[in-house]
Amino acid sequence: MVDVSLEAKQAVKVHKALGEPTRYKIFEILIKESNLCPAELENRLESVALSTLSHHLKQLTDCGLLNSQKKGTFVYFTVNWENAKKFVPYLLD
Amino acid sequence: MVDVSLEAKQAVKVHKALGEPTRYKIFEILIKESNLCPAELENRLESVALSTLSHHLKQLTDCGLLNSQKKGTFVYFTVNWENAKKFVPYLLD
DNA sequence: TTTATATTTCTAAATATGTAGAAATATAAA
DNA sequence: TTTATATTTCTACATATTTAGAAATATAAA
Repeated sequence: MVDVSLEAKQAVKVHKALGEPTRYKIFEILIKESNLCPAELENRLESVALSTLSHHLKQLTDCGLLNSQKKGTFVYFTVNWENAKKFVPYLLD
Repeated sequence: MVDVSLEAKQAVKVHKALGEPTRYKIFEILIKESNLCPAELENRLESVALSTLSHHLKQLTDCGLLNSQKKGTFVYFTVNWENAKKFVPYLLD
């Protein structure tokens, strides 16, 4: 395996996260309409189980593209605009 | 599976291509030193078989991040700067 | 034409990933 | 406390991906 710098490691994680159609779609939705919870995202996607959604949201959060905030039993996901600007500026036009 | 626009499809392909450490590294090398052939890239990476390299170069080319040009038995790979600027501007600083 | 070199394609195997149902956890409401 | 709701974690499985050796292809050199 090729060794990579710490910075490159995050970049690879970001690209891996967006290199999957469902996660890419989730991220697109959140760019247009930030601050959604998993159940709301479930409505905006077709046939994706909540457990699957949760798994994808974790990856998008772990790589730094999303932030999450808990309010009661709800968890609201928002775009990390700083990282979005850095890694996917073309999506913000 | 989530349906995506044609434009999004290319973006997903680009991210998938860069979401793998070896391909990311190959692309970084070519940004610094464009116009290399597989054998030269093999020297700059550690322990990657040429068949593997060829496979990765194909993906990077298919998604539009690289161009290739044949000269005799050699194939030279170069960065597609237009797409690089669009998708990974942070790598060009 | 024969030989050498560069690269790609084929093939198989190990590993990683996406997926969803069931169970678990957490908080709020009754 | 019991019940309901939101989300995550666990588990298993099907599919996709990475990998490299062997074979095939393509071009150049002898």
